[in-house]
Amino acid sequence: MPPVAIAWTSKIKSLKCTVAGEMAERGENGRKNDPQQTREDILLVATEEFATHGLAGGRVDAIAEKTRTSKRMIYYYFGSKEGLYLAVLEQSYRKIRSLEADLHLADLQPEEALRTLIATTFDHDEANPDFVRLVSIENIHHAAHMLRSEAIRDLNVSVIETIAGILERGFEEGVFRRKADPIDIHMLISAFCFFRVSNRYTFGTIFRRDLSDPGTMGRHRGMIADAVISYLKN
Amino acid sequence: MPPVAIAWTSKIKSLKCTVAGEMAERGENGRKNDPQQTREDILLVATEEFATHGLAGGRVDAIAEKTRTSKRMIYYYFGSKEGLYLAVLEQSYRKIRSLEADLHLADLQPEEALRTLIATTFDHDEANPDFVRLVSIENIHHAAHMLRSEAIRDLNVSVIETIAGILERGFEEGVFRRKADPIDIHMLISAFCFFRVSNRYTFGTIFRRDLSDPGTMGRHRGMIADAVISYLKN
DNA sequence: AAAAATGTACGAACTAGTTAGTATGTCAAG
DNA sequence: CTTGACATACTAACTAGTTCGTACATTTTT
Repeated sequence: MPPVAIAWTSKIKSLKCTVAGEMAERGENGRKNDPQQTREDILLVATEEFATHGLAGGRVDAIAEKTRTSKRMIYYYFGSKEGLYLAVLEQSYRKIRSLEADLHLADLQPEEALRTLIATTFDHDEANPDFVRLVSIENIHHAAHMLRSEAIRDLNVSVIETIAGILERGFEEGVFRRKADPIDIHMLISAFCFFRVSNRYTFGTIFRRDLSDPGTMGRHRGMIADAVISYLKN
Repeated sequence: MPPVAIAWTSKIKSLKCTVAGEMAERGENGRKNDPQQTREDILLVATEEFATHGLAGGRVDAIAEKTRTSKRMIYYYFGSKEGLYLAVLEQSYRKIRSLEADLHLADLQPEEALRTLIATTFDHDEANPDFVRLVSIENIHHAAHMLRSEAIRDLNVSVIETIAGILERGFEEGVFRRKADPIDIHMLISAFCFFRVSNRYTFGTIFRRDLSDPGTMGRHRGMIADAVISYLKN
């Protein structure tokens, strides 16, 4: 979708120009240096390419073409194909983290807090298939790139703390009868939400079912919440 | 695991020779026609290559080298790289189907039947990481190859029928209070079992947890069963 | 002028697929 | 029970095209 990218690019650019108080649009063949924009542009295109074709299947030339800049810039900023892939991966995880933090679940009753968290996870995976695919791809590579990135490794601890808090409160208040491990609970939730997106195609093909159908989605959203809650209550 | 493959190869070969009543082992550089064995040999090697590196990442030359035959034979038997990949996929699914059938769950009480089915699914995914990886890879490709294979499409219906039967009996007997959709239940089970294997690396890295640890495995095996059962009972 | 950013063109290595020819088994005819 | 024709199984070397990465030139910014 080059038109969208171009539109977005222009928007940012004119915004910047306004702030700078100077006209500096791209003329006929005149060049305008905009390093940060170039980086972001490359990352955006690369995310789609790698999410669609995988690391080995993704083509550097294809990314370069869809970018408003050249292949040279990919190597200038990211060093190598793997470097670019890692940057894509890191950026995707960073986005997630920022979204996940502010839910204020401590204010809610344990059961309601957990239901909210589950719904959020569900919606997140549903809304970010690219992220889900990148994680799948990374698993095929035995998480080799993730291991090399400190940024990604120190992640998601907050979710576990949140769940741990909810479980403790719930147990003390007698709402939950089971003392469960927060990481296990996180996995139970994640597995279902993730699988729905990651395995959409094979599952859909075998069982002739469209998992993105709103009705199915709603039912599943309720189901995983009920399953987790009833597990903890029994 | 080349040693295993070699051992198996020899076993089959000598068996065949005994039946034929003729010695025909490979001499210095003499050739021995053995089409079926050649096919199987290629498939075995290709399964590992594709499961490890993906479709785009898997190298035909690498497969050819690890095979006791040549690259030309891959094209002779499978036509193309994609043809080989499809054959690998089909074979993997075929194996699964044969294993899944004979459990005789109709003889058991609904709850016990479901627990047995869940344990079987869990153990299966745990024991077949290659299969799990191939399915992940196929999903990255939007199940494009699967769609072209009739063999794979007409699959897994038996599991759904089995679950449907268990759910019905359970509901009639009053063990299960909830009327659930069998495909949804299958997904709830599959998602957890599959995710544990497919996302082993990223999950393990982020939460510093070894999912193949026997203790963790046992706990998870019980957890998914408890979660499904308590979901149905409430 | 120095430094940072960018574009063009190209090359070295790799890779899927092919060509051209050889070995082996089989089966009917002598 | 040979012989020879024919189909199947197989090998080695090669090719056409792709793909990552880079050298060099140029422009913009400070």
